[in-house]
Amino acid sequence: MSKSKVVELPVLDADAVVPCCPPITAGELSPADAERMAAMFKALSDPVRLRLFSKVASHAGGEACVCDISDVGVSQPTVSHHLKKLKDAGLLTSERRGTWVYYQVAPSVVAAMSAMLDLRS
Amino acid sequence: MSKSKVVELPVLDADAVVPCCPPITAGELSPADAERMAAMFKALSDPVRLRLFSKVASHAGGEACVCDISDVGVSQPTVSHHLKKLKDAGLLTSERRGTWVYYQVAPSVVAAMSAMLDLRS
DNA sequence: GACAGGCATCGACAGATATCGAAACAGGGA
DNA sequence: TCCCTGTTTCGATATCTGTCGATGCCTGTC
Repeated sequence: MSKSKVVELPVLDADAVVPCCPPITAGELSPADAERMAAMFKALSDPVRLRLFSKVASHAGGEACVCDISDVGVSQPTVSHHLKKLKDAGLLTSERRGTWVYYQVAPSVVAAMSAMLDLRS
Repeated sequence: MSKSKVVELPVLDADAVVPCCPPITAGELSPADAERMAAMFKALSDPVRLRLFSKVASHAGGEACVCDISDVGVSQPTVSHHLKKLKDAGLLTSERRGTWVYYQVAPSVVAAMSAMLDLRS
């Protein structure tokens, strides 16, 4: 949004880990940093995604099989679509083990978002 | 999105302060909580809004006049539009003082978002 | 090698969103 | 009171997003 630069989700490739962004009180964000952080927040800006994310995060071991979390009231393709978005944003990683695909949270990325919103300064 | 309940931004009226949401690792979010939190994240999911927010947050005293922060590359009505969204989401509050309107961050709401993403548990 | 189950991708559609210019509104000063 | 400046609201439009059914791909099993 905003500029409609066609960047899809320019965030993090796989797990290039977050050089990103001091607490938001520390100074104004550069446009580039804002773009990256906004993409992460956008990933969590949908109720369905937030529930999927919380299901993974709260699951034993910090990871969950798609089959364990896909009961959120939307169709299977939609679940897959949302998981992909979370993955593209760098918030989740995935791994296939035999028949099933497991998603796990990317702790460093989530921690970066949390730290950015930390108003202590 | 997702359910298209026409709720605009059902978040927080003025400053009814966040009864919301334990760390995301603590268990899966209820649909209602997910809806509320998603609305807050959505407010920060736009680069322009994120920059406006960071400008306010990093400004001396945690507040800033619209005239001080409106240089983000979009038209002035658009700035106003985005500030309104941040305000509706409960992340900012505003106050008119004579000619100018000052926006300030709502610390408790931001802290709640940060806490929710805190993976320590 | 054929089949079944789990998951991802594709194509299409309805509803939501960002953005802008123009116009309305509010305060302050002459 | 009138005008000027700063800010918000309104109406129109192009774009994006969430959702679904159908389909394709990969794995394990028979």
